[in-house]
Amino acid sequence: MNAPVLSQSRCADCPIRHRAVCARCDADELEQLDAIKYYRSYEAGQPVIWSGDQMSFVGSVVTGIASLTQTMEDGRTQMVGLLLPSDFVGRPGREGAAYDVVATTDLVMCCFRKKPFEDLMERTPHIAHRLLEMTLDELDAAREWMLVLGRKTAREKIASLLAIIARRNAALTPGGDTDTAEFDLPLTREAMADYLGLTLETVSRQMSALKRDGVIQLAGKRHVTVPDMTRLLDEAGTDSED
Amino acid sequence: MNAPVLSQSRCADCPIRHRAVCARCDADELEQLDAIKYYRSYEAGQPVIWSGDQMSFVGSVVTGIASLTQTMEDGRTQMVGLLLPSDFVGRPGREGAAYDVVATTDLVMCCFRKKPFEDLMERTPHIAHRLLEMTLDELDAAREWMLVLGRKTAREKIASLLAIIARRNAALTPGGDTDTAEFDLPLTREAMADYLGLTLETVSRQMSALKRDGVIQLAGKRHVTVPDMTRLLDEAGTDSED
DNA sequence: GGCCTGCCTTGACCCAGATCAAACGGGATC
DNA sequence: GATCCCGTTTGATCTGGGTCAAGGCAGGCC
Repeated sequence: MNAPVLSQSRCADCPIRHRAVCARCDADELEQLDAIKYYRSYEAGQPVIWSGDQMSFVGSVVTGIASLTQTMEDGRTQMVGLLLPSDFVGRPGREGAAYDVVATTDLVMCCFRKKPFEDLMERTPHIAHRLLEMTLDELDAAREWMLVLGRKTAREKIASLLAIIARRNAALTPGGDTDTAEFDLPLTREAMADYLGLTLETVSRQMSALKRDGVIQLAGKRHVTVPDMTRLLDEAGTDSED
Repeated sequence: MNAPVLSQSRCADCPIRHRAVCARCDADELEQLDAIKYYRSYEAGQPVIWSGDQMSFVGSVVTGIASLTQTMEDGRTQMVGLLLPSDFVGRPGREGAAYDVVATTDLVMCCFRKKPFEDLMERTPHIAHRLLEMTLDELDAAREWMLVLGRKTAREKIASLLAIIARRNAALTPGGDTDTAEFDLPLTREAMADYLGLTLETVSRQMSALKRDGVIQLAGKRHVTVPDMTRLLDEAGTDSED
């Protein structure tokens, strides 16, 4: 195992490097990634990719939030993934996109054109491995979410979502308190409903209920304080084994 | 791209080779895979792996059906995946299992001990790429299923499940009729319910309803005939784009 | 044969969450 | 300040699917 070197090359300066594709690359590989890297930005609400379209690039979220959405003919929609900063989008070796990607907030992405990226992946086992790892993580997350969608009550669903957002936020500020959490909800009630397989009215009602019961505090409609994370996780209904 | 050769080495005789890890390997690589390959069998109902356990192997289903299941403390369970012949299980580069794997019918698996497999993967880009592809496919399937769980009605859920099983069966007999289908359900009503996020009573009622409405015919409790696949897909409620 | 056991079906009733409808509130624009 | 707009809250009512309960049916065992 040749130790990976995270040098001060330009790619290493990429704000998303902490979890990114290049996490294990050496200076030379970073240089090559850097050569095909570019940034894109989107406004809140803009589509990034439509399901079925050719995807000409892969990339990671730098700032903002994107969502993966599936839609039925009659308009029913289900969000199937939430892309937070450092999350990867794209299917190297795959043709079309399998779902819509939409910018939920203003969004900046760090992209690689697909063909050169695939070529580079061909030559660089690190990257293929890192990608496999990330995809396995996403698969785990998707399957955990299937339990939420299939078996949890509305209240448990809301608590599960809040817990996930709180955890992701906590990961960004290492060393912070983990018994407590405070963050701005990046989603409208409708987006939360689409993620949870509920209606926006039910989301609103359950948010009110959690507030009334002291599980969360709300400042305005979006700013959430969790006085006791254990309590929240309890409300979310845990898996039998972790 | 050096053309892969599928030789008559022993690994090539593995009954699962058609979609397996080794699909693109050359004779030498097949030889190496063969050296670390072995078979395991399980009886219907037996656990293959418990969530959280160390997984000492990866492998593919040869015959039979296994299911991936997640369980909550209070016993609510959600099936998060169905493993049919040629499907791959395992998380190279990952420690514990993230969910229970249970043999739903009698089951034979073709396994590789994990460490040697990972070493081989390290040296063999084909395998890493193939694995990435398979994982991306599984991720797509999982996300499609999230739409089923989150937004479809009980009747649509049942139709979706029947459609999936019919499609997988059709794939095994190429050249067959695709307007019609006939197969044995490999799942009990309870297992179907766990997969669909329903109760077994609802599954039973909706099966009866689909039968009454002529969408399917039932011989015994398990043998299903679909006289018109288009009709079934219609009942399943299609995605807006495909 | 009779009995058990496991799986499935059907009926009666109930409730969580959907649906329909109205009103609130805060920011932007004039 | 008045108006509009959009996201949100809240209330009233409806309903799909859950829950509880009672058989039905087929295969295995005595």
